[in-house]
Amino acid sequence: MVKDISTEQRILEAARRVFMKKGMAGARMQEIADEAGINKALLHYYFRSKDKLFEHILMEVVGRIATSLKSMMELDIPIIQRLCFFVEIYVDVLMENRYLPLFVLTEINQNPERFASMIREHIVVNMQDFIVQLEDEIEQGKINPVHPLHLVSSVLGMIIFPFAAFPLIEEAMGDNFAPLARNFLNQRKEVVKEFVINALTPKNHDK
Amino acid sequence: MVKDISTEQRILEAARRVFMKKGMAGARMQEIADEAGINKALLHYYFRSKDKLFEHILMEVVGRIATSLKSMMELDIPIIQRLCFFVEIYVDVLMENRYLPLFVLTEINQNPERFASMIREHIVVNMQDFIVQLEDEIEQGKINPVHPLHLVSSVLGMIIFPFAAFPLIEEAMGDNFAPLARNFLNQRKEVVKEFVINALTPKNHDK
DNA sequence: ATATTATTTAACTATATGGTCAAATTTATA
DNA sequence: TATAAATTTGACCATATAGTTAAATAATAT
Repeated sequence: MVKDISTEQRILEAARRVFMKKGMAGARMQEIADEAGINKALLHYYFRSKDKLFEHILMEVVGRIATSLKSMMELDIPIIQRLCFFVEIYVDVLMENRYLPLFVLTEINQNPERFASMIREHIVVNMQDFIVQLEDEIEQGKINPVHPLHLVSSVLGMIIFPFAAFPLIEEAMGDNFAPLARNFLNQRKEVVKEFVINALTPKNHDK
Repeated sequence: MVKDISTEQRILEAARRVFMKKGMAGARMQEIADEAGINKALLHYYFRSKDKLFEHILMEVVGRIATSLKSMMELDIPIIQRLCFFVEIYVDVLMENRYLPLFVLTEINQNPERFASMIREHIVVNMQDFIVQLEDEIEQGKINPVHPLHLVSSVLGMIIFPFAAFPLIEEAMGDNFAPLARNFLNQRKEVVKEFVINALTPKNHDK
C-alpha cells in the first residue's frame, strides 16, 4: 500500500511549527497532534517517539542551513560579495521562519554533540576554501585583516539578532505594528551589507 | 526571627544555574533542590511556585542588564566611545555567564509582555538620549548615517552571538579546548570595537 | 525552662505527559 | 468479493513533575 503522504506531511509541518516556537522541552506531543488534526497514537504511529520526531525536524533545519551555505560557496567571487550574497539569502530564509535562529541556538547548547555531527554530515569542505580565500585577500590588502571565525561570528550575529529578539524589535517599533517590524527585518539586508563593507574595506590612505 | 539568608541564597544560586542552562521549560524543581542541597518541599517553602522562582531569577537578570546599560549612559562621550565602552563591559558580564544571552532571548520570545514590562520598569529615559546624540553626530558628519535600532541590533548581535553559540565555537577551535574558546571570546572586545569603529567612521574623502 | 515561631523533612497527591494496545476503519490486492 | 495490509482511533498505562501536608526539629523570645 502506498503511504498517504498528506498525513505525514501534516505531522511534519505541525511538529516544525510547535518545536520551533516552544523548543524541544516546551513542545507537547498533544499540541503537535492537535495542530496536525490527528490524535497522539497516530503521531506515535508515524514517528515512534518525541526524540525521533524532533531529530527529524532538526535534520531538516540543518539541511536547509547547509543549502544556503553551499549556494554561497558555489560562485567564484570576492569575500565581501560572498558575504553580501549570504546576508541576502539568509535574511530571506529567516523572513520565512523567524524562530529558526533561536531554535538552532538552543539545540546547539542543549545537545552540542548531536548538532556538531549533523553539521559535519552536511558541510564538509567549503569552510577551508573560505578561510584560504579570506587570508589571500587580506594579504593582497583588498580587505582589512580579520580572523575568519571572528568575521563569521560578527556577520551571523548581526543577521540573527533581530530575528531572535523579534518581539523586542516589535516593541521598539511601537504599537506592535507588525508591518513596520517586518520592514525593519528586510532593511537588515542593506544595513548589514553596508556595515560589513565599511568594516572590511581598507581606508584610502593616498586618494 | 531572622531569616537564614544562606538557604535562600543557595536556592537562588541553584535556580539561576539550572534555569540559565535548561530554560524555564527544561528546568526541574527537583534538580534545583538537589543543586541547592535541600528538598523540594523546602524549595516551595521559600518560593511558592516554579513560576515565582523563575520570575525572581528573570528580574535579577534584567536588573543586571539594566545596570550595564545605565553605566554606559552615565559618561558624556561620543557615540563610538559609548559603544566601545558598552562592548567592553557587556563582554565581561557574558564571560561570567555565557548562558545569559540565550536565556534572555528565549524569555523574550516565550513571554514578550512580561519581559517588556520588566524592561520598562528598569530602563526609562536613556534610550531617547542615545538616539538624539546619535542623530546629532550623524548630522555633524562625525559618523556614517545609521538608524539607531539597526546600530544597536548590529552591535548586540555581534557581542551576543559567540556566547549563544559557544559549543559551536568550541567545536570550531578544535579539540574542545576550553582555554582557546575563552580566549576567543575575550578577543571579541577588540574585534567588535574595531568593526564598529571601521563601520561608523566616515572615509576620508579629502585627506 | 517553656511557649512561640521559623525551618526542614518524608511521604503524599494530582495532574501532565510520553507512550502503548487492541480494536475499528479504510485502502489496496488476489 | 474476500483477504490482507495500512491507517486511525479511544481508552489505557507508567512515569515524571509541580505542588501539598502534617509532623519533626531548630531557633528565638518570654
